[in-house]
Amino acid sequence: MPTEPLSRGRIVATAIDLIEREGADAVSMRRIAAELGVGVMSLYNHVPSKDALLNGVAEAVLSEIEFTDDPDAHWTDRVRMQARAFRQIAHDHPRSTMLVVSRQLHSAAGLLPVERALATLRSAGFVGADAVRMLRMFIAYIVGSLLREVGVTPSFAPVHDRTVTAEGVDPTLFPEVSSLAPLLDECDHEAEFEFGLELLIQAIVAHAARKEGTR
Amino acid sequence: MPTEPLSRGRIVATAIDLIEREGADAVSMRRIAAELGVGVMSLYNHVPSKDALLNGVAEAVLSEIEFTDDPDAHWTDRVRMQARAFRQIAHDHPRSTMLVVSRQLHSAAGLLPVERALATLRSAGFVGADAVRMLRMFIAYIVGSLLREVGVTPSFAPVHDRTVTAEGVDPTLFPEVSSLAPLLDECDHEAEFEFGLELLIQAIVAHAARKEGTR
DNA sequence: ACCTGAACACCGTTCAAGT
DNA sequence: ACCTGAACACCGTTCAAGT
Repeated sequence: MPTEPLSRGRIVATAIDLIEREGADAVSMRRIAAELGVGVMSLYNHVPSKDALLNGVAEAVLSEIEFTDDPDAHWTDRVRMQARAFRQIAHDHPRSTMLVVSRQLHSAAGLLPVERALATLRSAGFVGADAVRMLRMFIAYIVGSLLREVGVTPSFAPVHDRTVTAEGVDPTLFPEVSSLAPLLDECDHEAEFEFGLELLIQAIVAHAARKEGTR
Repeated sequence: MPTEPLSRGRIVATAIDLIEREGADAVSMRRIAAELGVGVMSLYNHVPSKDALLNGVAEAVLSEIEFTDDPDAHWTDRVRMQARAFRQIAHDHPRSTMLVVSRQLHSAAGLLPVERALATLRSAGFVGADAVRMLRMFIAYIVGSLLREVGVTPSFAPVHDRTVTAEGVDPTLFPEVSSLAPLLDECDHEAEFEFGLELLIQAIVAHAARKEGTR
């Protein structure tokens, strides 16, 4: 069977596959080329550099988000849906998530979620600097949540170390951490995400009401 | 003059210096050794691997945080102070920040901020799973904020691209992003951080009051 | 105990040569 | 236009040899 022609898309897809299978550290131009059965240098006919390839990976993952926006729904529901759609990345591409949130994207793939969020915030009455502030707060929370979910941000599970022994954390040095160890150890990512999301939305509703009151 | 003896501390300090001067990509065992005027392999007498060295960097940066906690202050003020102390990392070690938030630390350096935060939350009446939830929400927001501040998370500044031209974003494709471009372009990191922090604290106060009311 | 150079198995990318 | 191997300047780490 004749192999499909090499293309940027095939290269990016192979990279994503490799990252999800073996982690971001496993990605190398040589490795991807081997995976595709071509010489390393063939890749450079379709991608200018490894850096550009990784941007392509981030864009591809971002493009896969399914934003099913209902313009008739209440704005709080639309925000909820968008936040959840974004969180889906951590589920669909856990080991690529870090790449997605850590790369500055200026293409359509990166701008579309922002465009949607700003439109939703406008429908809620937030315009200009207010809308941008709200957006940034949501992004910060979502990005931080995703990083915890994919395991790059501390979750404080006890491991074998000087301070963290097999029996757990030293209770005289860290009484709180020690007593809450079982709770810190486990994490229902969806529940935690939803909790913060609700709190944030409630806070924004209250904030808007406050401004309305002082007008 | 006789050179100081090589030590884990000196190696870590050199690594931090190098990261802040030239970025995380510039860090290599060979480069650090050269900086210290020793052979590469000498490093391995004090540090088991590059990975361990980077953990050392994260711990050292984290240890430099100045937590000036006042147990008599109102818990909201204590939370504010702790959040700001953490944000100080982005100011003191911008190019090491990613390393700090992306490494799972189980040593005293990583546990201390958690211990303090949990103690403060307890004084506010949050115990058990509630305290852990609050803590996680704050961490998510702070981590996300720091990543934006050090420039790894999208800030959506217009650059030259297919969708983002020199004149700005295509207004027909991205009307919101386009009209808010000047606001998206600039960011007062302190103001943005404080805004979200206040909103979060207000949300928690309201949340607690709501629970109190239904008791 | 600490240092070290040589060596091994890798990297990304340039270049000149092929078709 | 697309592919490629050789080459260059790098990596982290193992190992055996030194003091």
